[in-house]
Amino acid sequence: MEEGPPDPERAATPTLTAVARMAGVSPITVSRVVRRPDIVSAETRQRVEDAIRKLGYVPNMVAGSLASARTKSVGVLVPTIANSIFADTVQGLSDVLEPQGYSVILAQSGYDPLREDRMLAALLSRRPEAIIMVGAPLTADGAEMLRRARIPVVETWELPAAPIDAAVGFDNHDAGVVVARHFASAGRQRLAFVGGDDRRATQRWHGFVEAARQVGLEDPRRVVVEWQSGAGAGTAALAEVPDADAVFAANDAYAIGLLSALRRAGRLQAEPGATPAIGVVGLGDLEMGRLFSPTVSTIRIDGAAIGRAAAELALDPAKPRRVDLGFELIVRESG
Amino acid sequence: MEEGPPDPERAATPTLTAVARMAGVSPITVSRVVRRPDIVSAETRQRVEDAIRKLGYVPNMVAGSLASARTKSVGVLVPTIANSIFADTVQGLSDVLEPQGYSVILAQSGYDPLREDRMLAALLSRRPEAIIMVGAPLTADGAEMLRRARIPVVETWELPAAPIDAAVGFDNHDAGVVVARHFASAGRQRLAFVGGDDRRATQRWHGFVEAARQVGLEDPRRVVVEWQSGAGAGTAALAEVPDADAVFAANDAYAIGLLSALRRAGRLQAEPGATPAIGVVGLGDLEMGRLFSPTVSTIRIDGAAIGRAAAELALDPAKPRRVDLGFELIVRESG
DNA sequence: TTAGGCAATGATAGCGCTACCATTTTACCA
DNA sequence: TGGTAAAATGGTAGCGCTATCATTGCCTAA
Repeated sequence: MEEGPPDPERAATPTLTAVARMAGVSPITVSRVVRRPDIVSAETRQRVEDAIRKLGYVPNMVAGSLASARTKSVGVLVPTIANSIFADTVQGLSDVLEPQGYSVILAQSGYDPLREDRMLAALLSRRPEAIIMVGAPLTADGAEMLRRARIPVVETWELPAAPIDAAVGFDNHDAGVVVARHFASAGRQRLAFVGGDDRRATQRWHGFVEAARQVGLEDPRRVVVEWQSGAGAGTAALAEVPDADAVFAANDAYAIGLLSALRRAGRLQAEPGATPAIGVVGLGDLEMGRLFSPTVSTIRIDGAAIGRAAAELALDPAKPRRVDLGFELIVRESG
Repeated sequence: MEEGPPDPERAATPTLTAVARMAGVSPITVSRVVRRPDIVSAETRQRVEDAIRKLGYVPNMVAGSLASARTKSVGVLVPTIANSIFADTVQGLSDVLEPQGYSVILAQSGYDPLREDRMLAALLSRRPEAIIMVGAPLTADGAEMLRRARIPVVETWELPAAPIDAAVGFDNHDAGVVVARHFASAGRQRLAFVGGDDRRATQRWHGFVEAARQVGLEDPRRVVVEWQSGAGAGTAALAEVPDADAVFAANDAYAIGLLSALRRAGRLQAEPGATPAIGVVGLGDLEMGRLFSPTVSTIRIDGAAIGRAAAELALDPAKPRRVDLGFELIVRESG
């Protein structure tokens, strides 16, 4: 038995025109059934919907976007999504965007300025209706690309003095100040800072140093760790600050790694409730931090709320362009 | 002084044609400079690149995709990205896709079949060149949509008997078997299982029960927890299995939550090295698990490797369609 | 009756690019 | 020197949709 030629109506991905033909209406009517069903008569709508189902028609949004100049997509750029607090932010913004029919185009920069620019260009070439990114662009070129795109741009996790368009976050410098003062008021003498060397970590570091000086403490020591390293970096950092009595870790993973190393080295008090020999404060308020022993003191940041707020600013240019979501020092057992 | 009309060449987003005009070449030549610079003479290329830079031209990939029927994008569907092992998988696949010029369109299903179908339809309407998802589709409709799309589809984190196209993962049933046998060989008597009720968790549960029966143990108890709940669920689960002497937690976060609750309840041995009163094994091998005290025994899964392999199968239909990346039982202090 | 209004549908003309085939120019060799 | 191939460039058509402006019929009001 010979195979007949494949029925083109079934083999190829069906188009809106194919649906129109089958339903006996014009293409534009099919388009209306998909996008504005309320303006089509019930009878026609039914016929079209049957045809759509029979053909398994899936609208081609690429064509639709070109014709309407609306892509219903938002570009999202984060340094990294794995093992990170930024995952919460992506979750939060997705939760706002998806119900409104927007898709998220995700890109990662790995804290690399060149890669960031490449990713920004790649995102913009897809004509998203807005860009949400962690931090401000790392290069002037990147900033210029964003300005030229003439779409809402939301920078998050920091509050630049002159954002391209909008910003949602908190004052990283202040976070450093608050932790240093906390350590000082607890009578700590020799402070240290463990974190990456990206801009946000550096802002925290500056606040930390300045506040330490202001209260008359000697300058803290700074340990720079690779962003790819997780909690292990906290562990390794211990060797670099042998005589510190208080450490601000730029995220909770580092804090936990550090505390774990301290425990193994026998440098944590055994009795709960006692002041630990070395105070450690993290940032991010990971759930793990509450379960760890000692429970981890931290600067609490609501990453999901940052994401949700960013999505709202991205979709509505009338919203305030600068939202400070703040942070909170949560003192637990670790100091 | 009167404002002149805005120069249209500068105000609107420049098109390829505008670049061509400025460089004195045909539009197609500009297109070549962008996509295949090697086939354009050095001189012409220079002129065109200058024009591109001067105008700040960013190619419109929406139009390009429509014309070429290639979107250079991949749809990625995960249950959730926050606080989860799937973030590693997304990272892994991005690491393979981005250098090849592919964008990731990310969607989350929240383990909800209807939402999954909606997200699948939304993804497919953007005509991605492949779909990578965690697990097999939850509904027959979803599976049918994917089949009709005639693009590579990679299911991950499980190995369905009949994948739509390809699958990368491990045998979840087997993982349950291995943990149950491990508990049995350690002399445990009353087993329990803590996890979600999604398909992968249920497969682990089935393997766990079957292996327990096979070695003559009484049927394990199953505690179902909400997927949104993090480690806290592990803590809460303790109350539900008061008499168990071994617990398989479907992920490391639950395991850590459980261990934390056990410690607070004073039900963990004080002396390190001793066999704990209750054995706990997690899944995922979170870095935290190695830092926790006791260190957490776990079924080690390489989420990033799953992502990388999935991306490779998605881009190359010639690659084997079924990749078992396996898992490894790592026995640490927790049992 | 007749104008006016609205609901429902359609025809036409692109959106900004690339596939596909010319066409022109240059290079090279017998 | 002509002939052929390869390199460089261009013209035309169309991807699958939607914006915009008709057009058609029918209902209502004075």
